[in-house]
Amino acid sequence: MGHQPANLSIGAFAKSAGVNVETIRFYQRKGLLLEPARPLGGIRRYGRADVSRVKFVKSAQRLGFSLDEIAQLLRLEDGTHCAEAAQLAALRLADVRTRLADLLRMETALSGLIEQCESAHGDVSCPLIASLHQLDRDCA
Amino acid sequence: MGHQPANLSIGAFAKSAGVNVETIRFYQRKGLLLEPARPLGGIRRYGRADVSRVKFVKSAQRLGFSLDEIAQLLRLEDGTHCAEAAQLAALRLADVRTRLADLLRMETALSGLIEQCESAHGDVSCPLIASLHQLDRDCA
DNA sequence: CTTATTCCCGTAGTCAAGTACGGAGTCAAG
DNA sequence: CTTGACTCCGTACTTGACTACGGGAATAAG
Ligand SMILES: [Zn+2]
Ligand SMILES: [Zn+2]
Ligand SMILES: [Zn+2]
Ligand SMILES: [Zn+2]
Repeated sequence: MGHQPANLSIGAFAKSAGVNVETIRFYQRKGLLLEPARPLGGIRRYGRADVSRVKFVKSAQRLGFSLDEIAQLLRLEDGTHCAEAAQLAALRLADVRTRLADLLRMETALSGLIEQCESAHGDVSCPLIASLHQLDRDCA
Repeated sequence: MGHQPANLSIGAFAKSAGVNVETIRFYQRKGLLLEPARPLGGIRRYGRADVSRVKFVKSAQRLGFSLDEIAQLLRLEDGTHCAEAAQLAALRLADVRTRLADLLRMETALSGLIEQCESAHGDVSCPLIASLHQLDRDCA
């Protein structure tokens, strides 16, 4: 640790973080990444820590955190505000569980629909379409 | 069936379909709903069938279909194109299953994180945050 | 007949998370 | 010293599913 502190151009930085340059600049605007001072009209340099930070953002994003939530998380990064971080994570977890339940219902409905279409196909119109219509309570 | 064929104003229509007027007009532009001819500079009237159609859209949306896919579904509504409809539904199902798997992984990760934060808390910084950092393979 | 709602219609704005573009400025190689 | 690649910066565009606005017409209520 501690090698090559800040020698990457934004292009190299983006590449090694696995995002594209515009994304870096976008994150800077959003306050997720602070832009290093640049040496009098020169070119900014980035280091290992910046790469980690972007990867952190991407990991959290994969867990369903929004960029705004991730910004909050990053503000808590010293580790001393662990209660707040845990609360954020708990909110995320609740949301994930809700969506999980929704998707499970969709799964059931869709596979049921497809099965109906495959089997019960003696009559005129496709039971899949018909059943989609039934899904809304009170199609007359 | 067959009562009150086309006597709703767009406002009443929207209300009884549970969406707002702008949404109706938006669906018309998108081709999901066709707008009834209006009696020479007068006001368009809507009926039961239109309400059903909007509810169909909303149901399909709840199953994860996009408006474009729903438009396709509606074009197949005669029931004679059941193979295409089934294919559409199968695609949707595959997608739902993928997202289900993703969410399950998130669930696991998040609940693990929260648990770590609650238990292993002797050391300096919050293990939740630390673990988020570990999630990206190759944080130095 | 006069308001007060609606309706009609087109255009434009919203949100998230970027992506794209265009003109300068800068840097390393040849 | 010039060429070409890269950087900087601001602005504008993208996608999906709406939502909002504004002005004029038409119908409903009193
Ligand atoms: Zn079928
Ligand atoms: Zn229906
Ligand atoms: Zn903690
Ligand atoms: Zn990290």
